[in-house]
Amino acid sequence: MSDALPPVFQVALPLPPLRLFDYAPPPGHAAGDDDVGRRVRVPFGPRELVGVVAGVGPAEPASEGRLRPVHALLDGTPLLHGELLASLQWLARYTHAPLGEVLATALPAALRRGEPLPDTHAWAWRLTEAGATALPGLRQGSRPRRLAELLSAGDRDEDGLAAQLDDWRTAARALEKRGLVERIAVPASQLAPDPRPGPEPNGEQREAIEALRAARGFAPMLLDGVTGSGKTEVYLQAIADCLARGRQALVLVPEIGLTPQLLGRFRARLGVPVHATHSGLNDGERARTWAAAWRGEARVVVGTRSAVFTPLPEAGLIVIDEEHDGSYKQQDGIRYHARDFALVRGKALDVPVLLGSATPSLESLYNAGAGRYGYLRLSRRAGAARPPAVRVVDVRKRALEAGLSLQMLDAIRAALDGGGQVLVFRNRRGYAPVLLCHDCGWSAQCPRCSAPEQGRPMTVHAQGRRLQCHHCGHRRSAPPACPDCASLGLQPQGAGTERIEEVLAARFSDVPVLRIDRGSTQRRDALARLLGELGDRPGILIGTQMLAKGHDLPDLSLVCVVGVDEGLFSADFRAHEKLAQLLIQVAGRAGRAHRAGEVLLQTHHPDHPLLATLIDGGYPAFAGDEMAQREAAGFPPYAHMAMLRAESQHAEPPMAFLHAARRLLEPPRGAPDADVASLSGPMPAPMPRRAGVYRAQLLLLAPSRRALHAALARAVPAIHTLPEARKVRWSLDVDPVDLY
DNA sequence: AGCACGCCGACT
DNA sequence: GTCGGCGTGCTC
Repeated sequence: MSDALPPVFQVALPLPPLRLFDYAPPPGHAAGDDDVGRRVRVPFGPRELVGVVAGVGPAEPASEGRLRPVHALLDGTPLLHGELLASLQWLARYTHAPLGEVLATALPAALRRGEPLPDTHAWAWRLTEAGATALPGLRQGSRPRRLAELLSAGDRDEDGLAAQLDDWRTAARALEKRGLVERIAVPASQLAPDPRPGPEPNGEQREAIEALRAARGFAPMLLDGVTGSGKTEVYLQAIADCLARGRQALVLVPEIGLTPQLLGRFRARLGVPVHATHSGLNDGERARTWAAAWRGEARVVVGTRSAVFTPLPEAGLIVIDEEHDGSYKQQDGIRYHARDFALVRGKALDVPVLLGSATPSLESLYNAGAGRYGYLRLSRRAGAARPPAVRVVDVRKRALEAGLSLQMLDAIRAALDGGGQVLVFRNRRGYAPVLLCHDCGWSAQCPRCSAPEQGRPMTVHAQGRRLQCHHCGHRRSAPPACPDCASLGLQPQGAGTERIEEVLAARFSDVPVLRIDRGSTQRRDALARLLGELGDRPGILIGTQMLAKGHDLPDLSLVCVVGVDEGLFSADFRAHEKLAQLLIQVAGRAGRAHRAGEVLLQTHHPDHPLLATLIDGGYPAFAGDEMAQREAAGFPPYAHMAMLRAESQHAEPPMAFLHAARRLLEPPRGAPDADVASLSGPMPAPMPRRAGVYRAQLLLLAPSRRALHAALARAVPAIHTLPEARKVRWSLDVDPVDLY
């Protein structure tokens, strides 16, 4: 190494090639190890990109003579370092994706574009000397007086003020004008925690809290708690303990679970600013939260999937609420699983990871059973709440009105007359799932999507006036007559939430009937507003998945579940798990507070083992059965999967590419059979054409993670360079959740 | 991924 | 005669 050339930057760029690009440091700068993790702006062909220095060392022979200097170093100190950088490098290896793309996925958009790490001080308000003097002169009980009184006890940050005094800002402005208060910038971490005590935990909650308190270092814990058993209380206690030890807490919640209600509860209880990150934030706000966590100022961060990339220099705890939820898996780009990555980070950070759910994933139950996770159970509903009574309604050969049996309609009447609220759950948006010609059998199908046999039916919307494909979004107006036989006998078949709303509104005109789905609640707060208007009066809510969790509905006394039969016979090996979780979650909405709840499950298959097991033994019984079936079939969690997908405007290239990829993935001769990835396919995707694009897939199944990654590590670089790869868009999904 | 370079059809 | 289609190939 004596005649070694000066070291260069090995830069990770957000590009498909699985390698780093060498650059010379800027003039006058000697590359050193402390440059690793700094962002750089680099020339790349005719354009400029932002990358991250992933290493410093000798240039690759391939880059000799092509070395260009970076245009700018963007960070004074490394933006990515320590645990987060190491974990992201692990993620790049695990997903077999380029490090640069992983880093780009992990960074907030503003930082990815090269903008500087934003300032993050919080704003607080202080009573001036003049204010202290003038306080007694302010009118008793007025907002300015109450604000001044709050501030006389000490400076208050704006979050805290918002929690304690409505419309405090108007009062603050008025006092500021008179010089009685002033706005000051303070680092968020200097604001003293001011926690409020919560309700007294019950025995099981106390055990869980104590177990977490006793945990040292990395400790994954599955908190298996039935709906209404008070998991959030355990989270809050664990977070409060973490804050008291001077550490940061990260809380992941499903996309649908991050409600103002939840944040309000966290803020009120923890007494520190709670930073929320979700898709509703703009780039600047996201970058500020990230920066505040990076500086250790943000002590509690609550966020959806991508919050798992939050830097945690003083980490003390990671919580994953509803750990089974599908929204933790990213379905495009870098296909990471936030729950799994949170566990990797928890291990690297050496902190407890609390996984909570009323319906844990089979993966987590398996890990708990194998002793890899601690297991905490909350089996009792908190307070006076009782578990709902579940009844199956056999609708075979029964008359249905918009898909609802008379028995169900009677039960709705009875519940309303008893002063309760009713939730009708139907996992189908729109007016009707099919538009059918009664005379010739023609049905409206999406011209751009297809199923194995034929086209995909288009969903009827707007009382039958519009057609929409729920797979690709294609819309058209409904034809006035059958295009095949010109008959006027076109009939919407079946019922979606729109049609159920129509029928129930006509039948129960004495109470409000609200439809809650993506069509009716475009805005984030629309749901809260609708529920607020309903209050505690009798009424009917009709909804899709959106209603399965989130807002508390204390006056709900009846939950009607309609049309789950599709999920009983799906080809996807996870369909039963998803259906069982959904049913339990929906049923859990009943009887949460004042009222005893009842759940009616309407089906054409009252004897299906899934329903019987679920009703008799609850989710644990279902999970036991399902686990045995997975083991017998050699499916996850007893095996490990990866899915290679390809798509193209033309029919042939995806299959051609996957055949070539299969040859590269096939085990080398002489490999022991027991530890080899087996291949299934290539085959057309379950929906072979979507939005006009042809799709195919190749599944890898291996008995061990090691075998799976050995096959991928060997083949993926070669797959990148296949000539067939240029004719398709392809992606690799390690641990796929959906097999479509 | 972009973006250029490079060879074949319908337009002023 | 040119503008432009997207196949192919490269970027330190």
